[in-house]
Amino acid sequence: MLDQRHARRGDATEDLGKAEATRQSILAAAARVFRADGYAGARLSDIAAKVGMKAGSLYYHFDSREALVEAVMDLGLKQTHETVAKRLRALPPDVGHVRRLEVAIEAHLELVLAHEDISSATIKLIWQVPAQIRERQLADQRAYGALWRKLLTDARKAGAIRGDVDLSVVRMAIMGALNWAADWYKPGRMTPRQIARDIAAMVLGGLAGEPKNKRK
Amino acid sequence: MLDQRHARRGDATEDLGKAEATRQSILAAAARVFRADGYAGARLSDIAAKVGMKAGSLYYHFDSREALVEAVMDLGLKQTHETVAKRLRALPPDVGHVRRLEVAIEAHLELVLAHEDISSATIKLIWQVPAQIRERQLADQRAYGALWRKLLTDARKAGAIRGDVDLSVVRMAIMGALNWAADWYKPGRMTPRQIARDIAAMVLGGLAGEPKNKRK
DNA sequence: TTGATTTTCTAATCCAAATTAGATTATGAA
DNA sequence: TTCATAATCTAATTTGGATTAGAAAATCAA
Repeated sequence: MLDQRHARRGDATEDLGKAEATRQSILAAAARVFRADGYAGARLSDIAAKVGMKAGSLYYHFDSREALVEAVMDLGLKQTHETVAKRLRALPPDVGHVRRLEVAIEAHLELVLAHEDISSATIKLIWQVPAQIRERQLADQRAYGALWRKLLTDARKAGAIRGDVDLSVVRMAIMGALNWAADWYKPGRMTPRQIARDIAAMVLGGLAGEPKNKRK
Repeated sequence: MLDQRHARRGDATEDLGKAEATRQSILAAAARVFRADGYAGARLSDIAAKVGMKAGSLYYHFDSREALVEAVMDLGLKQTHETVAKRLRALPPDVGHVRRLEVAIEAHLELVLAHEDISSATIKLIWQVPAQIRERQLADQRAYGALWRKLLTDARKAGAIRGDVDLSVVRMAIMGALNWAADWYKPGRMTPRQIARDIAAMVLGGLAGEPKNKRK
C-alpha cells in the first residue's frame, strides 16, 4: 500500500512514509484534544486544526471518530506497557521486590504525568468511551495488569510484602493513586519523580509512624 | 412558588411537594444513567424514561442537560462531604489520628461503591463534563478537600504519620485509590468494607513487611 | 513534463439528540 | 363543579458535528 522504495535510509523513527507520519501526528493531536476536552467534548475539527488540516481529511487516515479514539488508546496502552516493562528489565537481577515495585510505580507515574502524552489520554478516556470500545480496551489491559499482578505475587511469595491484604485490591488501589494524578497534577511545584517517590513511600512504607529511611 | 398550605404534616423527608419530589427522582435517575453511560452516552430520553416521563418534560424541572448534570454533581458532592464529616463527628473525641483517617477512608469508599448512588456518579463525571461545569465543581470540592487536609495535617502535627512525604500528594493519592474503585469494583467477591480495610491497611501501614496487626 | 497515485479540501448531507411551543391532562382550592 | 395553576405530552424545530462525495492539489516515478 505504501510505496517505500525511495525511503530506505535513516533510522526507524524517521522513515515511515508520509501517510504514516501524518497518521502519527494525528494520533498525537487527538490524544491531546481528547485528554483536554474529554471524549464527548473533543471535536474532530479541533483535532484536525491541530494538525493543520480540515476535519474531513481525517477520514483519509481513520474510518471514524471511534476508530481514531481506539487507535489512540491502543497506542497509549502499548506505550505504557512497554515502557514500564523495559524499565523493569533494565534493573539488575538481584534487585529486591520492594524496589522493583518502586520502580514500576515511578515509571507508570512518569508516563501518566508526561505532558501531552498518549498514555495519560488513554487512562482518562477509558471510562468515557462507548462501551464497545471500552470492552476491547479493558481486554487489552489484562496483559498490562498481569505485569503488575506478577510483581505483587512474586513479592508476596518472597515475603517482601504483607500477607493480609487482597492483592487485586492493592493493585487497583495503586493504579488509582497513580492514574488519578493525571487529573490533578499541575507542573511546577513538584516533579513527577518527586510525586512518584511520595506515593511509593506511602504505598510501600505506609503513612503511620516514622519513615524507615528518612529522605533528603 | 410551591403552594404547600396543604402539606404540613409528616416528616421532612416525605414532605417536599410534588415538584420537588419528582425533581429528586429525576436527579436519582440521572445519576444512574450518567454513571452507567458516561456524560457523553447518557441521553435525556433515557433519564426521562427511567422516571416514567418524556424527555421534553424534564425541561419543566431543569433548564438544560447541563443544568441537570450539574445539579446531580452538586448534590453528590454535598452528600459525600456530609456523610464523611458525620462519620468523623460520631467518633469519640479520644480516637487516634490514624483511626480517624481509617474511618474517613472507609466512609468515602462506601459512598463511592454504593450502587446507584449520586456520590459515585459525581466522581465519575467530574472529568467527562464540559470544562466550565468542571471548574465550578472543582471549586466546590475545595471544602471537601479541606476536610481531608485537616485530617492529615492534624495527624502529622501529632506525630501520628510520617513527616517525609508531601501531604497534598498523599491526599490526592488516597482520593485516587478510593475513587478509582468506582470504576473497577464489581459487587460479589468482596464487600466495600473489606476493600476499604485493605486500602486503609496499605495506605496507613504500607505494603512492605509484616502487618502491624494481623487481621482475622 | 506527464500521468498516476496519494493526500487534502470544499461543500454538501445526515443524524441523533437537545430543545422549544403549544396542546393536553392532572391537581387542588374554592 | 369550576377554575387556575402545575405538570406532562406531542410534535415540531434546531443544532452541532460526524460523515461523505467529488473536486483540487500535491507528490513522485517515468
